[in-house]
Amino acid sequence: MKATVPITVASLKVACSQCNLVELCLPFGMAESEIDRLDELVGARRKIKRQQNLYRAGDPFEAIYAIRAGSFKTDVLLEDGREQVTGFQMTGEMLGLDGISTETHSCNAIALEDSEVCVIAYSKLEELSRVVEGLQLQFHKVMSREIVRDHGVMTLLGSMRAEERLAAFLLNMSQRFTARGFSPAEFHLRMTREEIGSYLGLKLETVSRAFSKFQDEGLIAVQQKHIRILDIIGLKRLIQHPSPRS
Amino acid sequence: MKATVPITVASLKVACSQCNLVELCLPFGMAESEIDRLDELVGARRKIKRQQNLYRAGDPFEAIYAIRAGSFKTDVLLEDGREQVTGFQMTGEMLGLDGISTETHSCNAIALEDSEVCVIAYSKLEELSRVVEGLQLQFHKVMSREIVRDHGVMTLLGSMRAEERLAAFLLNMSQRFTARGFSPAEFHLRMTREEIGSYLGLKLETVSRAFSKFQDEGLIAVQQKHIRILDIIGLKRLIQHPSPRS
DNA sequence: ATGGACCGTTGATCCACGTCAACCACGAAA
DNA sequence: TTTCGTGGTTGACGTGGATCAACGGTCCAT
Repeated sequence: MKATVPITVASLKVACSQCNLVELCLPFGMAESEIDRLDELVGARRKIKRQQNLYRAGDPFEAIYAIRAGSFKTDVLLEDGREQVTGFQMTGEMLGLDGISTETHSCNAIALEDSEVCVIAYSKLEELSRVVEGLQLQFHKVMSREIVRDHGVMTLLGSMRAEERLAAFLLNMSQRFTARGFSPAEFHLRMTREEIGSYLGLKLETVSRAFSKFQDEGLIAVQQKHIRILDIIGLKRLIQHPSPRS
Repeated sequence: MKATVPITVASLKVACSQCNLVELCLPFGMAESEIDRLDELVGARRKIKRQQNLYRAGDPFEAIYAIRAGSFKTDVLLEDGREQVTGFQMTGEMLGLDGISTETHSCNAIALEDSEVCVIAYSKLEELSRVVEGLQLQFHKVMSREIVRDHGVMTLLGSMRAEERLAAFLLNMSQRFTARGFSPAEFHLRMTREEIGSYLGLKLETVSRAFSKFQDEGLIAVQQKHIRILDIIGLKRLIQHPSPRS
């Protein structure tokens, strides 16, 4: 994921209409005339270095963020120190929606690599989406999509076994890389085995073993964080044909 | 949960401003003058008998629903027949938000008892929330709250053990009954052990054993679906002091 | 290059929960 | 009343993944 854009004066001038992520991001599906009106929406860009927080649980909620470059994880810390990764986000995806309900962020957003986000003041978003119908609809769709995604994760955590979970994870990553113009079969994971494990409700050793097993079976080739999918059909078969459970 | 309302002419006339669920439902937090304007929003009420679907995965999305009486579960069916319950909903809570993103419902909503919902045409909601600021904000908060809730479930499924999960579930139910004016300590579950298990990512036998264990330890008294919480502190301690994992 | 911090892999062992099976309790229908 | 079906409980046993532990690779900073 080296989707950085050459830094020119044009790209520094914040403008959704000029951004190459329109088909992935908030403006997706909006009319051109409507997208032009978004240019006042993105107040600024913000760079976040690897391992740094975009926001933390407890921070007052003021803005949502669209990922312009890089990638993030979101997680929740339990009182006793346990961590649950609730999602991995890539370019064009939105962060911060959790904060609307209580006007306080309820999770942490941490950059997995040096990244950049577009800052969208929530008050401005509300205001503008009262006038621009397409924006209102798109924003609602973005939130709804997040709910549907979460249900998918609940299904994964609640009813799949370790290898099915990892297969589902890899297929999901592949599909999202593809949507961003990268290879469906070869990509670089930005998160550690431990983070994958936390997301999938598994220990890092189990994740590692499942990677090795997939490799032995010729489904993928693993070299640290670099993944090559050799048999996508085989991976899909894994999640449809359950080894029995639930 | 016998929260049925006497059927009078007044209650049949659909009116959020007259509804005793305002503090739980969509209008929560809106100004009185704003709430009056909602009366055009709720087109109709709809009664759903126990075990019947309010909507099914794949149905075209047209409306969201506010539960006026009764309770529901939502679930997702995997190709291979496995079921994952994604939530239990009580009076004042909203159903159908999953449908916005693809204009098609992505889960099933099934009544756990004879129930009644207010039907809110989505097109009308969009229209009205462009004019009534409080409605826009409230609707966004409702969606955001759902996202936060889902993160909570992911945490539960991803990093808690069986007894912690059940304790968290009971405390959550207690808290929601309390918010509805029922006893915090004594309530009637409307779902089966199997549905609880599906929601918590456990088998029904495990749920049953955990109930029995809690009873042996004097934390609760169980009689089928009737639950009495005897030691709420003890239950809370269970989820804070983890038996080690993750 | 060299030491050290991470990160990942792999093996041996353990145990929480799933599986299988028998039985019981309750409510609805006959 | 009896019967039947569904839902709940409990026991015996098996296993998937956690735990504990050792070791190897990679990337820094020096």
